[in-house]
Amino acid sequence: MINQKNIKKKGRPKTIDLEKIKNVAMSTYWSDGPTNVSLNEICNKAKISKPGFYREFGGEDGLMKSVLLLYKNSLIQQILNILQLEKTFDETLDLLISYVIGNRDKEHIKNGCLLAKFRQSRSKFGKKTQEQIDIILKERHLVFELWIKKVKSKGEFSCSLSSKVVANYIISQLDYAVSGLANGEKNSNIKNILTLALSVLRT
Amino acid sequence: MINQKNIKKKGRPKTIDLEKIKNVAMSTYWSDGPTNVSLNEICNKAKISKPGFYREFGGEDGLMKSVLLLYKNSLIQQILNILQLEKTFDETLDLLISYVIGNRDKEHIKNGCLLAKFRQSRSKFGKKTQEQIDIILKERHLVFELWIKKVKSKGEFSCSLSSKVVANYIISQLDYAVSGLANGEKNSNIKNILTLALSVLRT
DNA sequence: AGATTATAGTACCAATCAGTATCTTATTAT
DNA sequence: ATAATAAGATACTGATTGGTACTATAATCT
Repeated sequence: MINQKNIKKKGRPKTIDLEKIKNVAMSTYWSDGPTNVSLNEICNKAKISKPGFYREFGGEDGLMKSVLLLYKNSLIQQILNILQLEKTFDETLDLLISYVIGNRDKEHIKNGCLLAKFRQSRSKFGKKTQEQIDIILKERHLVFELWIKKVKSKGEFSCSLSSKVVANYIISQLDYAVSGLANGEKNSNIKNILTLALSVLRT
Repeated sequence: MINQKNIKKKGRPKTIDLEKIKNVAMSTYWSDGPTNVSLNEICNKAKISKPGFYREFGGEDGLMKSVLLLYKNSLIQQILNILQLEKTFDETLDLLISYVIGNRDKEHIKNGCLLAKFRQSRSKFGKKTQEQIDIILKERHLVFELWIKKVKSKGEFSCSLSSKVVANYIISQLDYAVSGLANGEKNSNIKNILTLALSVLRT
């Protein structure tokens, strides 16, 4: 049962470009907000027919779940990768700050975090979308928590607070910095706030 | 030219209840998000006709500006009043924390800050609404900044950072706490984060 | 009483929405 | 060749949107 793509299947061959649809949907949800985008708009932009869309995704819920997975694998993973570089605790904090403040393209900066936008309107979405939001949030928290535990065991960081709380604190501050930039706050202001907030964790 | 209400005016007397419309609009924008509410919905809930609404408010832009003013006078003012109590710096921080974490009714907690919601979608609104968002943000910042300057001059707080930056920091942390609660984060988590973040300012 | 004025509200408009019935087209199976 | 299968795409449905023409109503003014 090898999942071969050239296997001969009955019926008219598929020409629909799923990746294109997901990319169009992601960028539109990102710039306009997930609650402010219609399926008609996405279908028009992606140049597909609505019945085709419904065949592939079932509806908005399926599309949003797919978009969240795409966002996690392409964007959120970049933050998580910083934690795997085996730098010291303080160096890692610096890397996180500079990634959030300046290392992303302007479009991303002014759009903020797509996951945060989904989270803010969580109750408005379908079941699969809500579940996917929760899964990604949990995953992100877990990776941060494991990283904190590791730097604690290495002796690079000691704190009376639990790793859970510290992970939550760092994620919150990074999230806030991203949304502050998206709200038009000056780069330097956000950098000051983020640096000050994370300074309580440094030795 | 006394602004007498019983002055006899020509034409059919007004029966429309402007306060009711503003209150209906505010609570609906608050719970559903300002970009997810239609004028039809507001008119139906407030039991007024659409032509009547357009006569009074001109359109969505005018209504939103009125709602923002109402929100500022009824809710944002409560936070600002805490700064006028002439308590010490540390006591005032404690009061701010407990106001945000626990002293508001459950509906408000789960809805977050209406001003923050407007701010997040600022570019989607009309000119008057955008201007009003900016005015309220500026006012809020100014009140915090003046308070910081006062406690600095009293010698209750000293810090190498400018009053502007400190004011911005405190507002940001309070904003984040409110939105964290609205996102369903546990009360105790948010209290930990906020307390930790503000601890850098304490002596 | 009749003219004037201003508000209330019905009922409409074109545009857009989510979702689908239906028909066409392109391929494989027999 | 013909049947079976599956995808593409037009074109529709009923509901809702922002916005308004128009009419009915209730008051004052002359």
